[in-house]
Amino acid sequence: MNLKQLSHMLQLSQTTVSRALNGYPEVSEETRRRVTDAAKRHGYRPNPSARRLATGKAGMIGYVLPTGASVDIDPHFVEFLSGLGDYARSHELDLVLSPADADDEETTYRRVAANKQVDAVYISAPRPADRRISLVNQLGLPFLVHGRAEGLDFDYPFLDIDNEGAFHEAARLLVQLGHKRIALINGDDGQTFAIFRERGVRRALASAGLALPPERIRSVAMTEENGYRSARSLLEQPEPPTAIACSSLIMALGVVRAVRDLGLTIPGDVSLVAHDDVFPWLRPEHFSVPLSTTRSSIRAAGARIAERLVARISGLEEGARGEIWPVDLVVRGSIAGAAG
Amino acid sequence: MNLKQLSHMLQLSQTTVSRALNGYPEVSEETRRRVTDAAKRHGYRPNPSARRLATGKAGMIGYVLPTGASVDIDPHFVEFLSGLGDYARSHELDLVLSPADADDEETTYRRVAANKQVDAVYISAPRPADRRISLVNQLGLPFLVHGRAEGLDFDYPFLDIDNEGAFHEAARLLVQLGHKRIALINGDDGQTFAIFRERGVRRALASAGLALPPERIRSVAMTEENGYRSARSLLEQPEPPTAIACSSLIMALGVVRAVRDLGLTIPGDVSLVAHDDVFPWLRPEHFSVPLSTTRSSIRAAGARIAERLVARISGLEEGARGEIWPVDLVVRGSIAGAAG
DNA sequence: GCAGTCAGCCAAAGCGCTTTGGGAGCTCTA
DNA sequence: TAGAGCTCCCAAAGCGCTTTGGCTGACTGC
Repeated sequence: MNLKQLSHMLQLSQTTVSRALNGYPEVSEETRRRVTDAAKRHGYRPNPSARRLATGKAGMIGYVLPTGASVDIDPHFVEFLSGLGDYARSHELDLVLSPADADDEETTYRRVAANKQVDAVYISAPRPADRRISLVNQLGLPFLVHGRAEGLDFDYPFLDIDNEGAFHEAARLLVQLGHKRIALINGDDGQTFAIFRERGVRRALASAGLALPPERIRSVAMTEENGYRSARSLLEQPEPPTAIACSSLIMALGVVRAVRDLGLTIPGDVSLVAHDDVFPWLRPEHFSVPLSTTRSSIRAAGARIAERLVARISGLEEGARGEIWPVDLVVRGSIAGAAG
Repeated sequence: MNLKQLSHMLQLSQTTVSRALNGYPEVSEETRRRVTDAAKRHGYRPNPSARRLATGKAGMIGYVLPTGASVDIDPHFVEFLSGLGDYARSHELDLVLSPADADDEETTYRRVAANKQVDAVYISAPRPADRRISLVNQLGLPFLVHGRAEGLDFDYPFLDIDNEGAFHEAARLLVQLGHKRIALINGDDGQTFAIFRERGVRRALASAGLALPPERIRSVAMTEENGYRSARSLLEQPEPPTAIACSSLIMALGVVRAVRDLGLTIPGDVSLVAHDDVFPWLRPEHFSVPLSTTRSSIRAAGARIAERLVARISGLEEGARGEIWPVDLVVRGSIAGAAG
């Protein structure tokens, strides 16, 4: 059933039927009702390809997915996707993943924009002066950044969590508990989230006259093994930290293993706090010693991003609105006062 | 730059230019060269929306993503996606994720098919008589199943790993090591992979005159906590198992925690083997006791599925070819001979 | 030398929508 | 009663491709 058939059946022109269905005012209410009724009865659904060709609107949102033999997709992605999908579903909006060479995402962004494949894209895991943001901005492709860049000479819409605030709070608590040597096992410091987290810890320590020297910082890809190695190398120093802040639950698994391997205990010898993006399959409260966390649901972020993307597409949201979510600090058994 | 402009510039008809670009024979080689040169020089790229409307081909592959507030996406998905994306990229093929109500995927499949949004779909995590497979088959939408159904009255193309063989091998080894009471912590037994795994274990035990009674089987969603709970309840039985086969690395984390909590050791009191889909961020060799595994890269499966999907779309692959990959058994420190 | 073949090109008709630019019929004002 | 101003509707022109159905001119075979 296409528009031609439907309009013929209703003895109306395609114009009128189209307008009736799309809510234009120049059609009487009675006609509109007749049309919508018939459309529903016959299960008419406009052909998206045709509509897209005519309007240029795709009815899809996009994401450029960096791939490559040595590129790993962040496991947080599924949770983000759960949220995004859950919202998108209610709007019959599909998500297009465009795989890109991780070393040359630009080509893919250009293709996506030129083809008008999608109405908007979101960008995740931004770096300080992320070129993708400048690029999509310049291409005129509507977008939303999940996270923040830094030092860009224009404003842009984003959704981020308060990484600095979260780690500031966590570190401040550790300081209050008497810890003097606090270490940070961070994610890749090319990414802004890691920079903000370090800044948060540093600021908290500074307020207490404490330092965060390079030898107490690790900046690594967030795997269990890197958590282990980092913790081990930190704890085997002559003056080991008495507390560790860690950027992910997965790395925290490795930290716990390292602490145990060294014959130490949490929180007796080392206090541990980690950031939790909320995985359904790995919960901080179920660690052998329940883990204190800074918590923010990445799933909720996905849903919110979908919501804002929809708003931008339909013109309800404009401009460069930045949104920063506060982060909960959840204290559990893994932190205690510093010994001595 | 569109076809009209390009053909005008070349003093040729749109027909000829189109044919030249698409490799049709009724255009001279010299003309073809002129055309392709000019196209490249001016960066001409056919508008996919227009092409799609004209041909009905979308140039995309699809996946219906079940979503919902209480629905969790399998964390293996990102790895699968890495493989799929890596291959798809080389063919400039995009992936469309269509979020669906987890309780009613059918509507979404119908929409996807009716809209001709994608040229083919893949279906993952199939159940024995999975209705999605019958549905897409009947809708005439090209597809490929990752995994297998069972008891369907028609053949269909799929890619699966030899789950039964893998767990048969693993269990057989445990039996050979003298284990009499072997338990299985499985995934959701509504899914065929879990059924096959149970079958594999059962068959291995049966050959040795051993049984796999219901009280030594757990069938749960694959989270760390469920691994913990299952292991605990198994090991607290009057006659606890001396060996456990486990369907995922994430659950194995919980098993290890439970064993430790009970004051037991691996492999002294309990041997443990788990299935490893190969995550970059959690490796069995880095468990506190290196974990024996049945290993099969889900990433490789993703790449292969993309490859076959492409082949099916272009007509190179036809029929209901099933492909079953063998699984490696990797023995590490977590298994030992049964005590006594 | 003439019908038949074939390579190489083209005009035009789709694909199924949206949107522009009217145009008929009616009411209302002066 | 003429003209303006509505309200509703329509025909037709896109959107940018692919594909059908020729058409032309050169070449073959007898």
